[in-house]
Amino acid sequence: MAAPLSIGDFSRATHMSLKALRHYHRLGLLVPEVIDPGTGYRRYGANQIRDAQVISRFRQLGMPLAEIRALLEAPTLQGRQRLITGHLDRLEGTMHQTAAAVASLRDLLAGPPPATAEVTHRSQPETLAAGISDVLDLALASVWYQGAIGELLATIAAQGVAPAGPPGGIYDGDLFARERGPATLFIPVDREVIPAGRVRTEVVPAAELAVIVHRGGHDGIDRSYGALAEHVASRALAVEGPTREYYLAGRHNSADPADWRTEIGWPIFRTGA
Amino acid sequence: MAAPLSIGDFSRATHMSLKALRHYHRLGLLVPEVIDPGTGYRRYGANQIRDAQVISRFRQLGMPLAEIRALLEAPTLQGRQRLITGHLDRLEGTMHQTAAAVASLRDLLAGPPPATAEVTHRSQPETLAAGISDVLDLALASVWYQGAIGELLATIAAQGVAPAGPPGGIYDGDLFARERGPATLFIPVDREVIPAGRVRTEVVPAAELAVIVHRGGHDGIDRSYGALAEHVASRALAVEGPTREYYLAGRHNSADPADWRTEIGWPIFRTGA
DNA sequence: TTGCTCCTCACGTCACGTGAGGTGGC
DNA sequence: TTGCTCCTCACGTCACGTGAGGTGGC
Repeated sequence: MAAPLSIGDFSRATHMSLKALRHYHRLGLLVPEVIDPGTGYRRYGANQIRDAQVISRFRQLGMPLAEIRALLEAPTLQGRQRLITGHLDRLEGTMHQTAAAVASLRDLLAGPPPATAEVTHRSQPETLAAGISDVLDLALASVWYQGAIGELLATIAAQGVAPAGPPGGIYDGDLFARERGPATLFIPVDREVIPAGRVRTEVVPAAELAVIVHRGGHDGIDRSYGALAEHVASRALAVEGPTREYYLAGRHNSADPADWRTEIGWPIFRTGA
Repeated sequence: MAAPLSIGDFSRATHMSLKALRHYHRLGLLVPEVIDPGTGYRRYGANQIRDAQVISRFRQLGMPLAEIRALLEAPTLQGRQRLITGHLDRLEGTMHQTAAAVASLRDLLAGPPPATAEVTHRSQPETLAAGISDVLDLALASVWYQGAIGELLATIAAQGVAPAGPPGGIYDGDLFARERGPATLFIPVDREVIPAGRVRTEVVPAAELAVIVHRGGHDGIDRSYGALAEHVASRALAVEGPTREYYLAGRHNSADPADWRTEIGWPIFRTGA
């Protein structure tokens, strides 16, 4: 049985555009069964309709073509299942993110900004801590945080070391400016920890900070960053240095983001007073 | 009060990347309060943080920059509200679409394809009908269908004309090949209708059709198209002509897509038998 | 023979990211 | 003075869409 479908017929059969079909051919993703050597006319086999449908579905779900190719070429059912569930998980993530952005948008449009009055200044002394340091992508910061806080808590508990204060994070400017940069998550401790896994003893340097308390989940945290930056900028207090966060209450205390409280610290120049 | 924030500080305050900030400046979407004429250094005002946050939020929600600009420039609260709710509605649409694609994907991966045995051949006689014809974008087909079927039913009812059969649609190949093309939705009637709104009397031409019945909503209808095309192609029956659909049961009968039944007709060459 | 289908470039779109190469500011 | 910040091109990315200009097939 010859390959009987012209590109037009194949388009009607699969509801894919001609441009898309030629594009997939160029990429080698969906190669026509026969290509007329004289005219270049494409002929698709009826059995290629299934592949086309798989491609359509995953494109509708935003899967990149490179990944779809890997999916079609995966030799085992397990491999395919892994790629698919991986993508569906990420999809779930973006849907959560969208829902969070909608909620956060509602806040931004409805409510007044966090009052500048809430900003305080304080001298943060040098602190001994158990910490994990990494260079990470901003988009993965939340995932990284969850893994790191878990490892930190488990590691110091295993060494019989009690936390001497709430956990904190140190975030380099590059993390925001270039969406990738150094970050440290730490838990203050009374004595040095034995290096284990990613955990090391760190000395968190002293700092003069302008501090605001952010209440709720971290989806809207940039509003508090904005309010804090506005406070610092309008008083011309800014100095160089990474921003900090102290997790007074977080996922490790409560499952409900409404209960969370995060201190954000912005490095400032402090006059004697 | 001068504009005190360097682009780096503004990035830290808003969690936007330098590249994005420069891009928004180039587009005139977020113009720094002061630009040093000598060095080109950008200086942002603390009061620009709010605008930046609005831009962030809507970008997270996939709103195009052109629309965000319109939003920021909209003079009235009403105008802004309209743009926002418009976008949120579209967002809801894409989330439904994603959910549908996930469900449809599950079907495609789990179940066998619609049995080819279900395909029948029939001669469709010429039919008098009330119809609406348009050139439309494939992406808007579902919306167009709902509006057109409503107008058709209301118009013939107003003229005291009863439907003489289930509604149908005629879909040009361009609608799939180029994602835009002519389409006609019609309801068979016993006598001519008086032109009103978009409704005209149409004569639906006779056709020889290969027919498959698609059960369920229209998100997975391309699978039935594929099965039908495969049947036709493997028997070398195809002839030119638009495809058709007959809505034996649809949204006008039941709110539950599981109840819907759609006949898909593919034009074929029919031997005497 | 006449449309119609199909072909291949080449370029555009969208929202930035990625360097290269250079300069101002503390 | 030395990094660091910031600057401007120019080009890349992703998944196609948009013509232009031309040719094969019924």
